[in-house]
Amino acid sequence: MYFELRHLRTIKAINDAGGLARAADQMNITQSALSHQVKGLEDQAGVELFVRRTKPLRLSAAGMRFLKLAERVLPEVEALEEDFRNLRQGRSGRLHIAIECHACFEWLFPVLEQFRRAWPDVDVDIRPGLAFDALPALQREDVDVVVSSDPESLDGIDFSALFDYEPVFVASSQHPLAAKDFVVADDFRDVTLITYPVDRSRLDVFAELLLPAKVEPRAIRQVELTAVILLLVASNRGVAVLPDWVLRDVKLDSDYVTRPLTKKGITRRLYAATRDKDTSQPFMAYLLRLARTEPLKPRRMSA
Amino acid sequence: MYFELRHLRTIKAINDAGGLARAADQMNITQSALSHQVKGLEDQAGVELFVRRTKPLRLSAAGMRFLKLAERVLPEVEALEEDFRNLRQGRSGRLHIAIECHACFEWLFPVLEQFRRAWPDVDVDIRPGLAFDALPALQREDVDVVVSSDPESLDGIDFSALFDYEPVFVASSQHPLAAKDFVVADDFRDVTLITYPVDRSRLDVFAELLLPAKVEPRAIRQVELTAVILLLVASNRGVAVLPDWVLRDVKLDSDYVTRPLTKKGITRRLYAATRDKDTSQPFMAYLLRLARTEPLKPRRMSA
DNA sequence: GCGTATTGTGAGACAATTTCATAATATTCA
DNA sequence: TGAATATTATGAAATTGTCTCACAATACGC
Repeated sequence: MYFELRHLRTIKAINDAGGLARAADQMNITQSALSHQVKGLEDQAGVELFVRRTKPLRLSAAGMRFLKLAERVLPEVEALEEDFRNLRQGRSGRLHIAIECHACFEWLFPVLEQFRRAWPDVDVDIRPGLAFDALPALQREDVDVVVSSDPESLDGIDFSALFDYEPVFVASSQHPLAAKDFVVADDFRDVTLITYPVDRSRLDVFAELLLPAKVEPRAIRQVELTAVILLLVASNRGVAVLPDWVLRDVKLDSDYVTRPLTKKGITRRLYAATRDKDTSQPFMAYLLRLARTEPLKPRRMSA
Repeated sequence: MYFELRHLRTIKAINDAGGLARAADQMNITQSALSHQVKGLEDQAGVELFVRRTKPLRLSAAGMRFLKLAERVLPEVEALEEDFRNLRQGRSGRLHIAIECHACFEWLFPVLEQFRRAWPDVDVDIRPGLAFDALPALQREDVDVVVSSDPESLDGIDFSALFDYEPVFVASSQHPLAAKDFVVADDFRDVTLITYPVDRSRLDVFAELLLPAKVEPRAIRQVELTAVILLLVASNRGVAVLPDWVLRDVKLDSDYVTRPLTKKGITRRLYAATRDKDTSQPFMAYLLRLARTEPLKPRRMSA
């Protein structure tokens, strides 16, 4: 006993058309072929699917059960076919994003919200927890975009520049270092540094400033949420280094100051890594364009 | 684009086995065959279902959607296959019953209750509303059993005798006719007759007594429920003619009497009509045996 | 890198499905 | 009822699709 969708389609067609001959017409197939097929199916099932005392033939009780299955299953199959059609035309797809830079949530959410409106059929998601092996995951097709500030030359992977940003020092206006025009590595020896709970190598302060200068802060406190970091900084419980874009929209109404790192300031560039075969996909191109421009626009103040 | 269950089975097998070669083994098929099939499927879908940068190959995002469909659909298909297996072995089936005799609900319900316990996989139902064309419906396989007291010689239809019963006259003990030892047609001229709301030809009183004698009762009142008929009779609002089995278990504690129709009484025989190909099916035979014996057993008094 | 495991490909064998022609059977209408 | 019509069934041949075999190509592990 070995059914195929063909059989479900046949049963449904015969029922809908009200007869084998008419169904054959609708399916662009010979009446003979359908007759053979039905016979084969009934042999397989070992059950009479049709009442043949009558013409045109009608479904038997067992045939009705078959029909029920067909009516449940076929629409689902057609939905997938539609899905694939959309996929081929670039209207639908998967956009699972891994972000290596922890603060990126801040600008990514609004971007994705806008993206969703333009591409409702694309399956958008942010995959947490693989900040580490994000690029291998991209190659394995576990994710589709990786946001990172460390481009590598990898086979089949494109890195598209998104925008530049400046990691800036943030402290309470009461903090001693607030008096300086800029801060340098040595300034961190006596501070409590608040960071995201990720490896040092992936924090701009360490990668760009403290590790090269071999400076260790007095204390480090790890905090998950950007808003909480800012709260702690404002109440002078420590200092932080955050991308400038994080601070743009809350700067005015809070009691902290920002200062460049080193006299000239440090500039970093953010990239989106994608598989090269996906890079030019319409919705992917749309996302990259959005991510290049949207985070730089002035945002409405948060309440 | 034209999927088959074969494709769903393949995708699932490859995913489960974790590779094309292992999947081929499990499916008792060559690895080559599977490779060809997957290629064909991907051509059809126009979408890459697998990531081929890696070995063994793994499902792509699109392939995952395919897998999801497979995991929803395949169990349903297997359930139907199981269903058909049971059907072939006579363990499951459909038992939709049409009853021409309205009062038969009374003994049929307990019978079906007992039947269900013995054949839990059989789809039991009573189909109301086709009391008229019950036998054609039986031939059309719209129903599977017809309970009737009028056997006809029909091609492909068996009539199995169930049991004999006696339509008896029922009246309040206060009713004038309660004084007689038996009632005859003429006695009905001055009574209010309570009947089920069906055509006269299908009521025993009329078919067997009043129509032949061309007697018309003074009034007729149609009531659906047997219990209500008995209530009305007991309160002397009319008289009725009901099968004797209806009265067996309530006779003692109610204020009405039963009398034979004519001096000798009238005897009728109840039949179950089935399609001959079904008659010897195990569960059908069981039902017929039950229906022959069960209604005649003394019943526990209803509260 | 080299051996091993895994997947891909082409040609031919094999199996299944379809068609064609026609028979069988039910239904309709005179 | 019987002829005309509509519908389904059947067998053989043609067609199409699937599988196997043998071997090439490619990724993985040590």
